[in-house]
Amino acid sequence: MPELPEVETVARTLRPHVQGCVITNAHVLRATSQHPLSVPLENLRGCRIEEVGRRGKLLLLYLDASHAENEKVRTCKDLRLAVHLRMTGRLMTYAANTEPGSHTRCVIDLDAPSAEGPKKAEALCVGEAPAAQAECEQRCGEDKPSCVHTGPRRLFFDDVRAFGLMLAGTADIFARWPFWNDLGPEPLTLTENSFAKSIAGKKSAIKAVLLDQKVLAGVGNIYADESLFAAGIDPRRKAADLTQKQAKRLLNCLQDVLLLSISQCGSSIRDYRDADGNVGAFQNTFAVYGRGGQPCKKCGRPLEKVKVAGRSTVYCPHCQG
DNA sequence: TCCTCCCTGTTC
DNA sequence: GAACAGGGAGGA
Repeated sequence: MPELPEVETVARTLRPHVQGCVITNAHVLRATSQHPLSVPLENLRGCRIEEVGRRGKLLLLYLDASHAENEKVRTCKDLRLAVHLRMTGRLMTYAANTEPGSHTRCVIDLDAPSAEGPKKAEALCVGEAPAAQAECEQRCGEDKPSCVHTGPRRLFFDDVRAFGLMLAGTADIFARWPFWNDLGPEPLTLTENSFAKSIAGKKSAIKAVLLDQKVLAGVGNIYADESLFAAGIDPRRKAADLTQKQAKRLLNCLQDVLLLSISQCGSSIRDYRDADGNVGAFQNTFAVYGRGGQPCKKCGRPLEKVKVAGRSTVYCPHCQG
């Protein structure tokens, strides 16, 4: 369940594989995985991936459209492709001859960047020659791109539960996307005062407010539970009832938890992998998430599992008073 | 503001 | 074979 730290990790690990690459082909294998507002991904042929970024839980590929094959697309400024991984989405590059899997929702074929490529030996993995591929596979493990490859590659958007979404468009198109338009501030750069202001007067449970992407962009179930535990706040408590001091502590705890998770490449519960196919390590640090019934790491009493805002929520009734 | 639905693999 | 996981849309 990729949240801010996981998407940040995917962006960081995907960047060396796709930055500077030209999209030679794109096809959507499941129509509902492409947002209705999107420029058809097929029309991105010829676009160059300039940069990989993130906004909230959205992964962003910034595109240079000046050499796009499609005439309309060629005139686009600020063209970008947003990917929401939702529950089970994954973005990884593979050798150019790799066939899509049963859960592949979109395939984007990439040509190598024209500038000086990565190390020569690693280029073998692209593998026209089986012997050369075997040699590289031995070095890299299996043909997961644990090294950076030259030559053509395929970027797969795999998504088992098919909740994920891709949207390509200009700034104008993004402005018509309510989810994008209403995205709240990034929690890592938000100030204590702005946070306190944005939750003041909210009648819902503080956990529901943390999950609201209009309030904070990028927080999901894991980091809401973990930050509330770290701050010693009951997740069911009305947001408006938090004191100024508690609101500040909560934001500080949230920022600490997010930064710590990013430093450990995020959390892997089931499906999440970064763009190199690696799992994160932060799940080993969870204080409460997924630990209902187990002893609290602070006081030793059993953690309770309840539903808040329709989401399973674990907290310590003793430490989160 | 709250509830239901979407979707599919895993667990009970 | 039902329950569960959960982000966000849409309706009550």
